[in-house]
Amino acid sequence: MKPTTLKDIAEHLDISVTTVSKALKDYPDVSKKTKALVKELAKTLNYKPNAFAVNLRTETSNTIGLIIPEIVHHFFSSVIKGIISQAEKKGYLVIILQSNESYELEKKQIDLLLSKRVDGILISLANGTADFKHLNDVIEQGKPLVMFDKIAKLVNCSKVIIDDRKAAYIATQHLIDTGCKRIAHFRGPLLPQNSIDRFLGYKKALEDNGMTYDASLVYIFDDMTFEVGEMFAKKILREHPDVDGIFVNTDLVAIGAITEFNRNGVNIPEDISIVGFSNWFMSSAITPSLTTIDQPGFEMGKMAFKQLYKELKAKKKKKPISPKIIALETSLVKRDSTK
Amino acid sequence: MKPTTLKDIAEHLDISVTTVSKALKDYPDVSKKTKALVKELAKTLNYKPNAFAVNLRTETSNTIGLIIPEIVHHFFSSVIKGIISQAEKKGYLVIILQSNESYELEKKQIDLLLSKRVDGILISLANGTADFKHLNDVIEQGKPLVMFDKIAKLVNCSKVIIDDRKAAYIATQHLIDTGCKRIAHFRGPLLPQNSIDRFLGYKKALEDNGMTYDASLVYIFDDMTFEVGEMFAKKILREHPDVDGIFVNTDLVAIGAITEFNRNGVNIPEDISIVGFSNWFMSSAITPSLTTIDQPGFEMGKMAFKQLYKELKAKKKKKPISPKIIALETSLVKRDSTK
DNA sequence: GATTTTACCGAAAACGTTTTCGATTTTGTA
DNA sequence: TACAAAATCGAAAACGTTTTCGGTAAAATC
Repeated sequence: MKPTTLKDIAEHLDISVTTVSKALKDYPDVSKKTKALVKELAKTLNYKPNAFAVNLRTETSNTIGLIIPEIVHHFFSSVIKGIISQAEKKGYLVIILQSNESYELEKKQIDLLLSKRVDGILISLANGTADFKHLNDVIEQGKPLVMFDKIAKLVNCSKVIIDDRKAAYIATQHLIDTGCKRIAHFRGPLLPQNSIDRFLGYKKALEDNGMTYDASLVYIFDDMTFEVGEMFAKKILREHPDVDGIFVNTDLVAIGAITEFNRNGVNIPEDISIVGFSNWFMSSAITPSLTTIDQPGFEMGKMAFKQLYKELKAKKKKKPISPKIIALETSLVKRDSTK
Repeated sequence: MKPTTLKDIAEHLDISVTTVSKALKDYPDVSKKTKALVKELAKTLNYKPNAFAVNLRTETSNTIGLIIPEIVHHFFSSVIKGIISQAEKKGYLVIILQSNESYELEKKQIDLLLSKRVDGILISLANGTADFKHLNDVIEQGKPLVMFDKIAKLVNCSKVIIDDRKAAYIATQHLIDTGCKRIAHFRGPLLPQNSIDRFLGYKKALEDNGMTYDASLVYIFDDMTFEVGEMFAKKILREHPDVDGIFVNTDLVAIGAITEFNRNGVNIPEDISIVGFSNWFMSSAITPSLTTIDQPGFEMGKMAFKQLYKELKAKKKKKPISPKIIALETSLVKRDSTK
């Protein structure tokens, strides 16, 4: 059976489509009696407005696009959850795409979302993204765009981030405060801003404490996997047996390293202290439990949507949008992997 | 600036909208010359069909809905990834909603997706879902519906599952084969089918091997968390010190239990052997590594979308849809938590 | 040169909604 | 009773696309 339309209701009540439409939307120029009649019939006929027609007429879909580098990832899936929870409250649906850390895919997906005419876009950049034309296109089209976590500083849009530099500084300072003299850093890929910032925070902490920065103590990895953590742990034992502290870019890698250190009889934190990043729940489960920086994924998702929502509303009212930078608080969670 | 429309192109070339539309879709009754002209201009004007108009006209949106109990979950996020990867290949977008294991929310979300007129729906049921009217509504509306993982046997639609019973049987049999004499089971909530099936597989394996089933050895939990695993581990040491094998419903809980056993100096697998379920990647990282059942999440997502896609195509051709049950293969991954 | 076939094009309707604006009726005021 | 004001309604256009169907011009056939 075909779904009920305004026309159906109109014919049943022998009034015009116009009046039905207005009655359902509580226009002031419809009498209470007809309003009641229309609403009742709409209910019994189970009327649902045809979203396609509404979209076409109003040029909005109450749908936003979300591009994320990787879905199977504790932090990102938390962000997704935060976004969806907020979006649902405001009556927005979320279309999720995964860029697989590929710039090319990211570009295509932005294009796809634009052609599908989503109302706005949330994005966390792929590691490889160094060119921002596709993002500026979105802005030029007047579509609200909010970036989170992995952002591009040069793009003029709202951003929800944590202060990676500060967090990394605090993490490193904690290692220094607990007596570490030679501190290594396992960092992520070269490009993404947060990987850079965490590195800079680490470096700054060393310098502020009069410790010399040694580039050979910085290990760079492209994939943030458990196995990379194991590998780097081995490597550091071989290449730098004097290292007594490590600040690791992300918990998963830190946990890989801990596992490998455990295998080799290295005592944590006595021989080597470790601080991770994310506060992934496994970091409290591993032995020894991992000292780490708490990175509020759910909260970040919430804030990102909230900001996008604000801009969506502003756009409706033809008000100008002024990009905002929202920095979320992080905290150091002290556990057993540091003294 | 307004986006380009067919009308714009038509006016530029001084031909009709009809011809432009047909040229772009390679209708045979348009000359090669005009086709070339239209296509070129479309490109330079960066023409993108207005999805809303197309949707309205064709009554399809190339968008499907996905309802999932929980996004922050390794297995489910893998499924999502599988679904999205396939959907993208076929030009479909995926709207994701999270039921939070709530039947009420699930009902509302089905309704929302229907009113948004998605082409089809993929769903993994909430634990609390015992009434299936909302699902049958979808089918009655003629919208393709495919259930995966957490299904309802009574609903007449396609389903993608694993043979939970068989997998549980194999897991339990493995414990028996490696010498366990008294085997406990940590199971999930009462309602969901897979929780039931895993329990039945466990029970059957015991009986087939002449071991008496003891209901007091079955621990039921509603939330599958790490902490529940720890708690049950404590409990079993207190209540049933003679237990020498445990089949756990899900890896996360098993890992919680292992952590607690480690703390208490219980030797795994010598004192107690453990088999989990899922093959979550942490199960190979924990010490001792966890023997478990490999549950192909990504594959399940892929198959679920593929089946939905088939039904979408069939519906377009007015062909009848005959529901299919697709059972995916699982395998026992032997690691160090069993002998 | 007349007729048929083929190639190419466009008018128009349709999808279901929203919104403007004018028309009609009812009510209130003098 | 006459007129103004308020209340109530509906016609019509618009959003941009797709598709049917008929029409004209060019090419092919006799």
